[in-house]
Amino acid sequence: MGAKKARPVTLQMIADQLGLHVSTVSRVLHAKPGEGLRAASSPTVERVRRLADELGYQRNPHAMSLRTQRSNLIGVLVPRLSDMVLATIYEGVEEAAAEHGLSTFVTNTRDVPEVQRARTEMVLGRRVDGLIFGDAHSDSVFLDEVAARGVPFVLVNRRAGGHPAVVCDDYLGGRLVADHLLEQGHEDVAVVAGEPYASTGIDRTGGFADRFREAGLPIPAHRIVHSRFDAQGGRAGTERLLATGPRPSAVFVVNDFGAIGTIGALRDHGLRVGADIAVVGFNDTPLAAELPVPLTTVRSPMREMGRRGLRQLVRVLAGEQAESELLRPELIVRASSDPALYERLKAGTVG
Amino acid sequence: MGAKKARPVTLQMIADQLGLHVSTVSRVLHAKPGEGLRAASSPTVERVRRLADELGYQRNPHAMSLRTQRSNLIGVLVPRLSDMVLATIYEGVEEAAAEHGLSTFVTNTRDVPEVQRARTEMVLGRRVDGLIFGDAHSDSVFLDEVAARGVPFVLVNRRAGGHPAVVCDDYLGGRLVADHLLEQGHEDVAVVAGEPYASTGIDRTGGFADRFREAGLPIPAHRIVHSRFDAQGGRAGTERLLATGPRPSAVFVVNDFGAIGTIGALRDHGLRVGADIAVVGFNDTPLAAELPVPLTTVRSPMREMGRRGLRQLVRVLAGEQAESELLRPELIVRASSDPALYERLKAGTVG
DNA sequence: CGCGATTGCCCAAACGTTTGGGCCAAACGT
DNA sequence: ACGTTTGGCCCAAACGTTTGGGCAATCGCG
Repeated sequence: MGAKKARPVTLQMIADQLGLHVSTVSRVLHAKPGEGLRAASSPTVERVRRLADELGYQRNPHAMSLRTQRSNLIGVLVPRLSDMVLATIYEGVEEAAAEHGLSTFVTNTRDVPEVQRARTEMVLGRRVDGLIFGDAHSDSVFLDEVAARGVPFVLVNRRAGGHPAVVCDDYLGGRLVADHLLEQGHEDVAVVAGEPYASTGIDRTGGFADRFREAGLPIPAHRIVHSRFDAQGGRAGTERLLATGPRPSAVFVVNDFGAIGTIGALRDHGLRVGADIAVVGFNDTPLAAELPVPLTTVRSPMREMGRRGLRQLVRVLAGEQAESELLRPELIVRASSDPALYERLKAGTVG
Repeated sequence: MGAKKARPVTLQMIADQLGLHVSTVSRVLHAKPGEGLRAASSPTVERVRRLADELGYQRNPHAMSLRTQRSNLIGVLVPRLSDMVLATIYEGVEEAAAEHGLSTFVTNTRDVPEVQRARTEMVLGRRVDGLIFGDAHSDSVFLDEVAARGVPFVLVNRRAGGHPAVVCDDYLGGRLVADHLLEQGHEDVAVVAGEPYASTGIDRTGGFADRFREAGLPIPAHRIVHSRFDAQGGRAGTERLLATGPRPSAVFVVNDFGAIGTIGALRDHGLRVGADIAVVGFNDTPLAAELPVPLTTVRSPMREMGRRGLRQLVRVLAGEQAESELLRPELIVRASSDPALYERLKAGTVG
């Protein structure tokens, strides 16, 4: 037992068994519709095809890549896959890649510039055909370098330095949140703005702040704090917010996981989310709706972002121009920022 | 501007420039310590090294894999990376892989058998050296087949059919939860047990149920429901639980994300977690501590599981025997199941 | 000084594909 | 009957490495 690893079947084996030349077999099996017409007679084609899948032939990707200088591999860099947002985006990328016959190579950079560089080199070393960055920093020097080297890539999730990017319209998302809070009569609000180098946080905060300014309620600088994009970050940011003077009546946390940290911090301060203070998140991760006090948030098309990012990369690889895309966000109002919903929630069942 | 993609530098180029033979250059750059001693004189070695990194030489992995029949690639299959648990495990795998000079190739199978098969084939088609399955089903027919083909692999997260696996001691984890709830005086408990084919859910539930049985309080079948491992699944399972007769005094949800869904469902039924009903999760994801009512859960060493899984695979690839490992879980008691903590929480700050 | 060992390097084949070109026979046109 | 096309296939070179072997010069040693 324990079948010893049989050597995989090659074109050569098929050719030998059929008394054909390897090149003929190659053309029969892999030539694109238009060009392989005169490769072989149709009975031959049939014989080759039959034997190939009888033997379970699988093209050797290394030989092929070596010969064609194309790997059909694309590299994906993300801050961390344990961030559900990026993981979901990646799922979209992978899905679309599979549809295009491409494989993906994903790696975590932890948003650390040296790691980004190192992982990029390693992925390039693997001879990927192109890259998708989900971890762009708004200071785009690194990306500029990569672009200068002629490496094809597109950005998803975050934009930077005018490079082709598929992102959510974060600025609009921020405005939507502001619209909503203004409607609810909030005048003293705060923002947990995420990492200062991420366009997501920057744009969401920007849209939000602009809208409040337009309403004659500019947000003072100390009401905006930066933080990591996870629960711990949200907690830390919120603690800093609460440490400075009177507490705001609402806080906009630029992503859902951060918002959960915020909720934890507020709880520790004896504040009831939805009653004493409003909280709004971003992304509408599956958790948002399930929290004890459901979280108002902005739905962003994460998986779709990944899909479209890949599609743009495919265009670039085909020599076309990539186009940046701005995907529509949607505000989802829940009890964490809506007194009426909150009352209904507390009254008993909601539905 | 727009540097045209310069052809990557090859051994040949280096050799030519130095008037050496390509094989000499190869040995100088890549021979392992012991064997390359007589490859070249030390001045030559120096010249080669210098020129190589001056030119930024990078070994072409396709040529190398083609020649050596080894790709230094390993395939990782997970149900879904948007499940933070698997994503974290994968981070461990990737980390350890990098330390071993390996690259990883991860793909989502959504726990669908046909997809598992298809993705496995595709990954094998990419000529990976070995596999890590994070999505094993306890009916292990597929894995048996893979093993019979002589493909090296190890399991992480879930075990199945005696194949080498690195998992958390889920059975013990379940017992720990039971210990705790028994201590709190709970006599009528329920379990949201996850997918019926996952050893994680099965073992956690098994340990839990065994302990209650030993305490003379066997858990009736209708108190155990299966569900998906995410928030929606937890919610759905809990709804089914609440639909049948009197409600339990505590519910053990075999993973944290499920527990969040449970919390949502309980909320909709007007039940206060920690006061009206106890809830316990599993995994201690970073969210657990931040919930409005912090969640009691079992900490499992996810990242470490990934690291060790990879290490075992490396052993297998080196021709050694892999050993299954059982990692220690740790119960983390929080307010969701501890009245004393709950009171302190409600009283104000907790620290 | 002669002989075996060592040093420093080169040679060539192989890994499995792809692809431009060529060759022969049959079919076709006039 | 004789050139021309076309169908069906083969040839061979390349892609960039790795690796077992070989060969000449130098060295150590008695």
